[in-house]
Formats: sequence, C-alpha cells, structure tokens
Amino acid sequence: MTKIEQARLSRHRTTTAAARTRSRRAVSAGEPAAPYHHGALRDALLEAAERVLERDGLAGLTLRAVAREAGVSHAAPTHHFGDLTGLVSELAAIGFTRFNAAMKAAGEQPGTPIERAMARARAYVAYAQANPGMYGLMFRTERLDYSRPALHEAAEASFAGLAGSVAARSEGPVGDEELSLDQSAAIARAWSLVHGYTMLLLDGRLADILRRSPPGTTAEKLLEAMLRATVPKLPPGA
Amino acid sequence: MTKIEQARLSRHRTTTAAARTRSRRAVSAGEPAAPYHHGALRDALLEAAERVLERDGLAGLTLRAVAREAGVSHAAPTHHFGDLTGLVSELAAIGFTRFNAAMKAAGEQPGTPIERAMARARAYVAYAQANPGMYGLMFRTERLDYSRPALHEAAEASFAGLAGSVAARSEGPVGDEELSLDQSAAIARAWSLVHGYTMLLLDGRLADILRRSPPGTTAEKLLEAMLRATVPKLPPGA
DNA sequence: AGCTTTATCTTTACGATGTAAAGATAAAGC
DNA sequence: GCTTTATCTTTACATCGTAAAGATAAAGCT
Repeated sequence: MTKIEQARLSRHRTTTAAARTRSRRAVSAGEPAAPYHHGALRDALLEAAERVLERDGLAGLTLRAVAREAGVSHAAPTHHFGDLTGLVSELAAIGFTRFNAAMKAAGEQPGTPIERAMARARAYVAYAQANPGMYGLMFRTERLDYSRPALHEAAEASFAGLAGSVAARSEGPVGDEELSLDQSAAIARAWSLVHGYTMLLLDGRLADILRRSPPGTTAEKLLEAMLRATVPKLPPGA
Repeated sequence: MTKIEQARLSRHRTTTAAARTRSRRAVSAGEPAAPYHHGALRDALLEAAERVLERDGLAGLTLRAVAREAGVSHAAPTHHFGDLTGLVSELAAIGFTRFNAAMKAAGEQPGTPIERAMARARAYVAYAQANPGMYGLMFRTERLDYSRPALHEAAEASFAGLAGSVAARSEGPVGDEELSLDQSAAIARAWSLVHGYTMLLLDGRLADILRRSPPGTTAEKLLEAMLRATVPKLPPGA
C-alpha cells in the first residue's frame, strides 16, 4: 500500500477506533454501551462495506476497515462471510440486484424500442457513474466467488435481462438455450459497447476525447451519439 | 490473501529462495556465486515481474515476489522503481509499447479499410488473449502512475493510433486537437466495442453466450460477427 | 595507485493486511 | 435452570509495502 493511501485511511481508523472504545467502555457517559452481540451485524457490515468502498475505493475495502467502520473487532466479519472474498461477493450481489432494478425500470419507460434501448444504456452508464465503487467491484474485481448463490443469481439475472432485451427485438424465435449467431452478436455488441464505454469513462480514458469534442459535449451526449450510429442497424419493423 | 493463493505462491517462493542461497553461498559447488551487484537488475526485475504476472495473476504480482523471482533481496526493487506503483507502471509501459507494435503491424496489412479495421480488432483481442495478465495490468489496475514518462508516452501513442485509424476513414479533416461529434462518437464506439468485448471475454462473461451459440462459434468468430454488423455504417467511399 | 564518492544491494524494522484458533459472552433450546 | 450454540473478541502468525541503515563494489578523482 502506498504511503498516501495509508495516510488517507488512517484518519478514519483512529476516529472509529476511538468511537468504539468510548461506546464500549465509558458507560458512565450516559451513552448506551455497545452490546456484545450486535444483533444485525451482517447487514451492518454490508452497509459499512459500501460506505468504505465509495469513500476509499476498492483498495481501501479491507476486512479490517469494514470492521472498524462498523465498530466491531476485526475478526467479527469472518463469522458472517468467511473471508474477504465472501464479503466482497455478497456486496457485489447487492450491487447487481440494484443494478437490475435500475435497468428494469429504465426498460419499462414508454417509447419506441429504440428509445427504450437508449434509456437502458443511459441507465447503465448512470448507475456506474453514481456508484463507481460498486460497479468496479462487480466488474473489475478478481475476488468474486460466483459459486455463492446470491451473487450467482443476481449476476445471472443481470445477464438474462440484457440478453432478453436485445434478443426480443431480433428476428426469429428467442430460445431459452439456443441463440443464432446474429442474436449472439447483437447481445455481445450491446453489452460490449456499453460496458466498454463505462469502463473507459470510469478510468478517465474518455477525458481526452471529450476535451477535443465540441464544447458542451458531456459523457451522456457522447454516449447517445455513439449509440445513434449503432442502433439503427436494426430490422425495419423494430 | 486467500489460503489457496498463499499455497499456490508458496511453491515458487521456497524453490527460488533455495536457488538464491545456493548461488550465493555454495561457491565450492563450482557454480559462480551471484555477484553483489547484479549489473542489469532493472531489466531482470521487469522480466521477472512479467513472469510472475502471467503465472500468478495480478494478485500475485508483489514487490517481494518479483524480487524472489529475480533472486535478489526483497528491497532491491525499491532502488530502481521507488515503489510497487513504479514497477507496475514501467511494466505497463512495456505492455503498451508491444501492444502498439502489434496494432501497427495489423493495420499495415493489405486490404480494404474495412478489412484492415477488422484485422486491427482481431489483433487487439488476440493480444489480450495471449497476454491476459499484461492487458489486465494496463486496463484494470488502479496502481498506474501516468505521470511516469514511459507510461504516459506509451499509452498516449496507443490512443493516438486508435484515434488516427478511426478518424482517418471519416468525413472531414482530422484536426490534431478538434474533433467533430461524429468523429468522437466513432472513436468512442470503436474503442468501447473492442475494449468491452475484451474485458467481458477475459472475465469469462462471454462464455454463456458462446455456449448457447451455434456449434463452432469461437471468440474470434463472435467478434467478427459483432463487428460485421457495426462497421458497414461507414460512408460509401471507404 | 590509492583514496573518496556514489550507486547498488542487503538487512533490519514497522505497521498494515487476511486468516486461524482460542477465549468470552449472550442468546436459544431443552 | 442448565446446557448448547451462535456470536463476538483476543491473540497470534505469515505476508505485504516501505523506510532506514549497513555492506559492497563500481566509478571518479587527485
């Protein structure tokens, strides 16, 4: 870990450690002492983890940091998640679930299929921009255990939603298992476009392009311009 | 670090440590003792780092592991790279340089502009598949210091090559600074498509699609099918 | 040539991390 | 009311990045 990162993290460490000592030891101060058994530690840890993630980034998301944030001992998470991979995977599952909800809501807006596809794409990028830590956790972490049911199902649903919305406006029947090459290509194209755009945007690699674009060109406008030139390749009936 | 990862790494640790002791202490065995001054440690460390990266993945790429792989003390890299960010950044610069060479070679093949664009896209994905560790280092690591001249220039050249090859077959003049919205969109589309496809492929997220596609559909064929439906949107003169 | 300076590499040390194991505490079950 | 189990803390250890001081050899200088 870099010295800068250590310094950045040490701030919260001391404060939360102090808060924890106070709440546990100084009962005379009138505050209720933190009970030995938290009661809902699992959810509290997940909420703490999300706060740490969006505040300190992926590198700051450590088991001990989460425990500090939640005000419990550093080994407390082990009982609920096994190891760091477990915690990260459960948090990613939450991210996928929320992401799926946002995509579903965007797809249910009224309008032509193309307009709805655009709305979904906008929602995709908007989620990542509003929750960069979560999106990075979901799509750039190698520490995800997809054998965990929660994560497996949430990620599966995410893919199914995407595949369904793309394949629904393609020619031919949409089998539950079999895909034509054109259908596969359409799914891969939609996903690659929006996922690649999102990653490049979050990594700051589109900053150069945006700077050299006409004044007032935002990430959203560039996204729309990019999709406008791609989507019309649909069959006329769509 | 997971127990599995620790076990996976510990193998090499012991062997290289043993080799180092032997080469330094047991002069009587006839082997030349490793000199105190390596002579070309910087390059040796970069080569060692690439071996570690492609063997043990991004998580295994630690300063100490690289030092062990090169047979020197764990603090030796500090003198040449400052910290882990320095080493990682220099290695990423090498990756970008090689990547640029591969893309340039692919773009110089004979054929129509569309054929050359396809060749470049194939080369892009092929590089990532042949060097997944390197590609991950270049595009998914947060530990890159783009203020380092080597990395900055190599990455800049990479982007310039992409932007040039896309903008070259667009209408209107290609200014060195100014881009029309259509030009920006074309660059963003090409990059997002191929980068997104590559990331999804490396993450194994296209496996489902490939499995449900017609028999014999490889990642390369899916890529071509995906691009075929996108590229023809070029002006007729291309 | 011999001495000094500098670059290179090693050793030692420290705080951080993940994780295992054992102890403490309170809730649940009987 | 006692025992069992779940939950949380404490302690411990190996690993990591990094800093600092020591050792060694090359380079430079007089």
